[in-house]
Amino acid sequence: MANDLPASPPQHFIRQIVAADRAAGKHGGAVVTRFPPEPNGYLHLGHAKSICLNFGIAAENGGRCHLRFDDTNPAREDPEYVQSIQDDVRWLGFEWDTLRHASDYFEVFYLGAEKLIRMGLAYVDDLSAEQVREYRGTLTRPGRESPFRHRGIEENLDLFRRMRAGEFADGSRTLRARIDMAAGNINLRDPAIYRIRKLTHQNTGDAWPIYPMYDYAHCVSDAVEGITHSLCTLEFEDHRPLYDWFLQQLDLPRDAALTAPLRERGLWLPPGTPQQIEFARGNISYTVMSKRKLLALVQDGLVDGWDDPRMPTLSGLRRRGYTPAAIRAFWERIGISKQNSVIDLGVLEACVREDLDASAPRRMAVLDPLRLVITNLPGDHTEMLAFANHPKDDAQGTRAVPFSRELWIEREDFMEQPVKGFHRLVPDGEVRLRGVGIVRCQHVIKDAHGSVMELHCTLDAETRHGMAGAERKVKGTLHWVSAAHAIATEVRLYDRLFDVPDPDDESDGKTYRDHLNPDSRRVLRGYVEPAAARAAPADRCQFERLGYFIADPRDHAPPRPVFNRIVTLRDTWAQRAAI
RNA sequence: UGGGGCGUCGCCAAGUGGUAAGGCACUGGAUUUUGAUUCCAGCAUUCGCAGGUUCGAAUCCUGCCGCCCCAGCCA
Repeated sequence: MANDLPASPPQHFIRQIVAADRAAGKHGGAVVTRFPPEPNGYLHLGHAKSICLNFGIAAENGGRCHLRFDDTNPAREDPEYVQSIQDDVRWLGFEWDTLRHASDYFEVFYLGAEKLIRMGLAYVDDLSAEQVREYRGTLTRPGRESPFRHRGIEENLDLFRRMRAGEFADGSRTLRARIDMAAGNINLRDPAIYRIRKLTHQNTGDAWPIYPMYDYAHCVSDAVEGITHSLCTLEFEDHRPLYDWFLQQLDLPRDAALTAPLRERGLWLPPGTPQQIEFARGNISYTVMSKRKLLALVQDGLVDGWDDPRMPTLSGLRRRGYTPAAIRAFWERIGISKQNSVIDLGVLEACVREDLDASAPRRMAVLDPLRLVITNLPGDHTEMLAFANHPKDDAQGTRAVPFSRELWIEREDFMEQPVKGFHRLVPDGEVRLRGVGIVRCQHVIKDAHGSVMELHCTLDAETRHGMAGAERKVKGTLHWVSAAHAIATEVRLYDRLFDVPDPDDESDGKTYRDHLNPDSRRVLRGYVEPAAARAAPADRCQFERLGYFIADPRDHAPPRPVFNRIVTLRDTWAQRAAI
């Protein structure tokens, strides 16, 4: 179980409620939460917020957290998602105490529905979907009662049993709660409890022709698992009266008959009286988070699948190289509130940089090579230099970096006509080569078109790394790779998928599709030092002065290296230049 | 003309009647063989607005204003 909380984590309102409940001895002091995804898509950063919250609250309070698949709509669910969700939750660093499916409780839901019918609180309605919509009224006008609202209990029971037996066509009838067609809260205008859908279910196969609705299934599932705090997002706020209504009518803790099916299957837990608490989702700038839009990006080939490194899905972030710890730290930093918000992507980036700065070994790579020849070195000069793997962590040891007369340096590290403030290599200027010494640019070699082809430099022997002269100050330090030893590499530079902070905003008549960033992925060929090429797939490192990278988990192989850029280094110089 | 929420620095977010935490971003400056990291300093006389209660209000009351969610047999 991941546990990397600050010494005194911020006391957001949910932590406060839980603390107060424990202090008051509510639920016997127990804390049980659940993460209840519907298996109809891949998990994304928004889910991660809920996962961190639910598993975190349980862990902090010595409680339990269940993983529950909310699989009540076979039309949209798929086992592929059931597997990916488990993988992603574990990757994020959490382990559930109990794994359940809402479909494990289908028998309980059914028994509960019959109970509601017997209590005169539910009825079978023959109205069509369209008629139901008409009868429901509008936001400002009350609804009308269905002509079937006052059927007798026996007739309702008979009809409902025949619904279950599969006697009726899809959509021909529903079971509805009898509450209040004039309620200001539309969720209380006789909401549907069951609908007929003759579909094969990913978990129960063809056992059921009827499936329960969310409002009914969710609260009952929570109660049956002994959930104490049912955390969900803001849009469910006005469903809470319904959540409470069903549980009060069913009274699961005192009606053993309802949970009898679970005893038989060994799934029984002491039923409880859960409390629903709502918090705001967390949106992030320059991305979209709705399942619908993510699915569209995948299906329409706008990205390379759910795990495309530009996707905000957990599988995408994993392939991009983000660490689970960074994602956990991110949500902890953001906190929990009831305010709709769009979080600056920079906060997430700061979290990975923080994690990777401390842990990632340093390597050198050149992405846009320019040849630099050290003319005062013999043509066959080759030596191995010892480089620390990490500037602040000696435990990471050292590596050997080959050095020779001809090197690759970054093309942008040389300017023939330097702009003010540029302190890298210029004609007749000096610069330090990382771990080598100070070189002076003596000649700039150009081709017929005037393009710079290579630089001829001299190395000041007194300034070699380790010598007293190395103390000398020069304005810049460049990274490099020995041309003779460089390993050609594919490098994928990723950037934000959208070029506007809020792609969901359609007030200008454009949609998220109009704002895809054409430069969200740039693939180029570069060179890395031998130690970098030896990385195992999914190994992360920092390419000095460039950013943090990960050897692509799928495509990288030492003979044919492939690196993904996770995030750039903070770059105050580039920022200034951009202004 | 319905119901439910939310408004504290550019972005998040503490604060729960005693005189505005923190993070990201930003701006200075120190250290630095990564223009990175680290370090130090600065960054809301003011809490959507207007009244009121109080010795004292971001916190309590009243009235406005703004934003979000709800009319699936989706979750």
